[in-house]
Amino acid sequence: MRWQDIDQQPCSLARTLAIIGDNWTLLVLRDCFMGVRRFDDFQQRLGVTRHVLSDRLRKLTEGGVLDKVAYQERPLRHEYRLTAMGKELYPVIVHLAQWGDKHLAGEHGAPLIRYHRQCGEPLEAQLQCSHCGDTVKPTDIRVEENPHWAGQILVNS
Amino acid sequence: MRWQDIDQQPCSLARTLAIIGDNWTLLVLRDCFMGVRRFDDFQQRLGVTRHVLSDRLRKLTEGGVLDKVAYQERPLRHEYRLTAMGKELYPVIVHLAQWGDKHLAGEHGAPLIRYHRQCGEPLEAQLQCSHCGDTVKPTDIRVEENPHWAGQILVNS
DNA sequence: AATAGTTGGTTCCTATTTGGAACTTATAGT
DNA sequence: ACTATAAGTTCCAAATAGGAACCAACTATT
Repeated sequence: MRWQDIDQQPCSLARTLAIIGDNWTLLVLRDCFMGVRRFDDFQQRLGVTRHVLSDRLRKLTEGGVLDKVAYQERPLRHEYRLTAMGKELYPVIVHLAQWGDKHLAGEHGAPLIRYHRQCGEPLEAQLQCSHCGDTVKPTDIRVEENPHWAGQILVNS
Repeated sequence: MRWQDIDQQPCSLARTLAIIGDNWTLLVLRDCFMGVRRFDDFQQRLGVTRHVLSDRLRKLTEGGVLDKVAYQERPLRHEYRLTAMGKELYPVIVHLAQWGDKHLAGEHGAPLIRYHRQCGEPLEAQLQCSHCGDTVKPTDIRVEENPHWAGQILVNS
């Protein structure tokens, strides 16, 4: 199977990764969340080649994560902004960065520190169930298959 | 800059993605969290070619996310298990899948439904600050630069 | 008026990686 | 002796990435 066909799978994770799972794409999103909007700014900050960046921005735009909007006419210039849907990916970025802070930081510590404004402390994010408000551990989650794909997804062990 | 050099950047997200940001790797982890442990099982479920899978499993093992342990001698056979460090990536998987459930599900709905055992409801995960216990929205987070890399990371806008 | 700079790409070529299939190694079962 | 199993490795072509130059449509400077 080719990577570009993974969005055909009955798996929400696979479909999500078809949009944002390419190399460089999550780093593009990191910069989006830091306020970067222009092609050349992405290119210089990331060091990615221009045609790869062009391709990733196009995929993100087609996927509804970014919006390409003109910020001037004559000459026509566009910039890329996170859509509401794109902003919902923030928890993914936070958890990925937090994992890196914890396990991969060098001698100088984490390059960026995120603080929770309300309590002022460095943010340690964890999962919370929005229904009951409790903290959720991996073992607190029970996975059930949608009957429509019965037997195709879960491992029977 | 080549993709394989991104772990040199002073960015926890970039360093994390150097281990798990490759195409296919997050899908390998998805299967790990579903209990898959053996080479051929990963290969058949993912449809990835064998040498790419071999490479990704090696990177994950070298990165400390998976542990390669012998489950039999004669012939020697290994399986791949999540380490404690690897299990901490679960929130990333949950948020990615939840985003796909919400925005990319087809007519039959989400393929897998995750329930919160404690309250019995379908899990809607959100960020929680482990210090104060409050729910965290993106705008509740203030980012500060580690003085060691002053001016190199944040956008001044 | 001519030249240089800015922005957001595209084009070209080479080098690396991927997809697909076959092959290997070590052993167990029939 | 033959077949199957498990976990890879090897081979080749096809696709993708890295690097650099180029382009279009302006604006600013000399």
